[in-house]
Amino acid sequence: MFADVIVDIQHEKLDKIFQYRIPASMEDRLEPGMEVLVPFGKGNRQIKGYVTGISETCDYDLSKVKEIIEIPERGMEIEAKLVALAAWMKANYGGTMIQSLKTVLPIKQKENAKVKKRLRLLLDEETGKRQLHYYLEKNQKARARLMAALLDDHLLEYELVTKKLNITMPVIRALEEQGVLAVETEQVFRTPVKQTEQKAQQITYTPEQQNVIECFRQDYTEGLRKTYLIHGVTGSGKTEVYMEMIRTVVDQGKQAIVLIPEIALTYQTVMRFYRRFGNRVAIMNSRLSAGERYDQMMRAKAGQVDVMIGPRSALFTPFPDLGLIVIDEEHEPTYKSEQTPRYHARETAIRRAETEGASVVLGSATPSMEAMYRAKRGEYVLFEMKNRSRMQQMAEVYTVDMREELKNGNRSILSIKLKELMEDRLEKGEQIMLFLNRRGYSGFISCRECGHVVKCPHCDVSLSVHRDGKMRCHYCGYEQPKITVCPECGSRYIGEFRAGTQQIEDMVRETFPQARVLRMDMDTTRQKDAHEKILSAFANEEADVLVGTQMIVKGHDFPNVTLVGVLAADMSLYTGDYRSGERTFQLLTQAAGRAGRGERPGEAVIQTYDPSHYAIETAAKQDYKAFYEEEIRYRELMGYPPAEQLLAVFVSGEDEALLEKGCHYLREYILRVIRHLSGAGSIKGGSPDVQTDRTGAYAAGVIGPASPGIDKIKDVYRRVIYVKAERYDILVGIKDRVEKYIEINSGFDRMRIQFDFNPM
DNA sequence: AGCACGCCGACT
DNA sequence: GTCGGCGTGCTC
Repeated sequence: MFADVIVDIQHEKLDKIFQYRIPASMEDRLEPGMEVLVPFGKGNRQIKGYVTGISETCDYDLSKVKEIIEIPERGMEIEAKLVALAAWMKANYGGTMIQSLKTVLPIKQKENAKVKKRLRLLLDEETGKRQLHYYLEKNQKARARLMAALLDDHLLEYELVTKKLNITMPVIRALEEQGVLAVETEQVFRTPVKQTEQKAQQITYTPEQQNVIECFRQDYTEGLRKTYLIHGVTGSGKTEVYMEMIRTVVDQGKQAIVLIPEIALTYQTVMRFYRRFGNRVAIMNSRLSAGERYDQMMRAKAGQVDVMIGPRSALFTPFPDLGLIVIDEEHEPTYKSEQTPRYHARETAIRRAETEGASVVLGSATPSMEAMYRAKRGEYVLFEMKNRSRMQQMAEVYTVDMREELKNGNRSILSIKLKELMEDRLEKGEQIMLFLNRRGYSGFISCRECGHVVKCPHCDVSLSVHRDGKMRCHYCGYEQPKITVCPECGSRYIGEFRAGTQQIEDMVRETFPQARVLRMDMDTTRQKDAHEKILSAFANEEADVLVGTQMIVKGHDFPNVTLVGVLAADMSLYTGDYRSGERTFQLLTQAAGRAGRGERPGEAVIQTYDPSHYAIETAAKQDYKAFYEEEIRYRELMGYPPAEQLLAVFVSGEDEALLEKGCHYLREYILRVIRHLSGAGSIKGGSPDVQTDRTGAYAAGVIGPASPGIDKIKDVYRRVIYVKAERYDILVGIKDRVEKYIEINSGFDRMRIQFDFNPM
């Protein structure tokens, strides 16, 4: 028997699997995920490794295969669990075991090593120069090079020395032995946690909150571990409920992980947790360096903290005795990883909780279709919180049909109704948020004569016009000066589609000269902390109007905001993917929820060209149930998730013709696999792409190859093939086969193939 | 990352 | 010829 082992070193060249012979004495004990001690390299030095698989055969030169030394007894508990989770992720989401392990294990990053390792000169200037001459005399070039650099600067970064000066390890070691320099490894164990007083505060809960807390507590103390879904309207006090649940778990000596979308991980939220749990809380965010993140993980492992708060990646905190995973704003697409393995934090959290005996709590004002579907089928326990905790009323929502506005001669971006209400608020000194349901684009340029649209030469997207007179590509950063003549037909009639946040800002300033306007979008938040600065300026009432894209509707409470305007509600409806209705509903509901969080009641205006679309209609009524019923019917009818399962196979490569050919072969192969899975391969019904089994039950279908929306990014062409099936495991089976197929056929070497289950 | 191997100039 | 520095390539 042989074991596949990944060696515990963080180096590119070792990023592969090594096979070892399993001694007979270990055969019945060894399992994937276990940590092992193995001999490695010429000197057979002993190093740590993780078993990723066990097989009967060995595809490496048998005479070179070594034996596993031993299975270390202690200190592997948590890592073993995480490695097992990685194995599950690899199996369910595709990619390599190494990619999965990297996302799961807290590995010291290169960045970390860079900060840590330094070279210090131990000699004084005089002897240093003598030493340099000595090296030059003896023609020891590398040593002289290093010596000269050290004389220049007595303290050098290790990375700089090896990369720029081209000095290798043996040279450094030789000088170290000669007493010329010292290698310093700096141990920085920083905790970016500010000490705060833990206050025992009396909180009175609403009956709804009380009910959820009690049900959870009862289950938990009885030893029941479940997945709960809290559907609570904005302002219903979900965070207090989470904290009470965490308390229950922590009081039993267990730990909790709280996942929050990065964008909602604001100072306000974090402080609430600190006030409640003091310095037993650790925070992860993208602003921490790799080293700091690693330290946070180590603190968690060492038992110094009970609660870890952070984005998706915090899910892999190595807590020794995990009791609870909370996923706030469960519907957010950031919970789906963009890199392989393209795991979903919700599914992965549930898997981790299952194996470690923990509970999972999902919370959202607009639960994802997936979560609600499962809850309705009894897989999750569903809680509803319909009232705002401080008895504020829900905002009043008006829908404005922009076609009517146009008919009545109003050609402005702002409707009459919105203008009136804005005027009123500005008079009263209350705040307004204007939300453009469209990503950071500021209009593209097209020719009025021939319709030519100026596109990026490297990507299949139109260039956007910016105020500085340049045209920029949002995908690769390419820029060129604004054109005045159509490059196709030479016409001077060049039109600019103005519908960006910038234009709205200008427009508001024009209409209401007295108003102080702030804008928040991709352009204004490019710098670090710009995001926080704009929001806190608005919170301090330094502005009357905040104009922005999706990012303004998340997180932050602004008590003085009593009016929210959604300017192009249907923009996100026609993006062509099956989730567009869901996304639109979520955005509109969240936007409306921003109004009236303080004492005064709020109002919201939704401007749309399609007021009768169910996503807009139900959002205006703030009726989640109605939306869900309508949407699930559509998904069932079309066979989209969550009713059925979908696998996207992304294929990309620089050679378009080769890509086309590769896609064709892949499609044919997938169809063959499905035919095989379906049994004899009887094709019934109209479409030859849909395979049925002997009983006539439908197994799986193939769509494509199709365009993934953008056909080219940075000169790399892209295609996508969709596979639909009733059951998830069928798709996993197909993925496994395709992975093998592309590995065997070298024709796919020049293409990149990625799997994405139930893509977002 | 660490280790050995082999190339190449320097020196007995 | 041999010695030692230094880059390169491999590690199951």
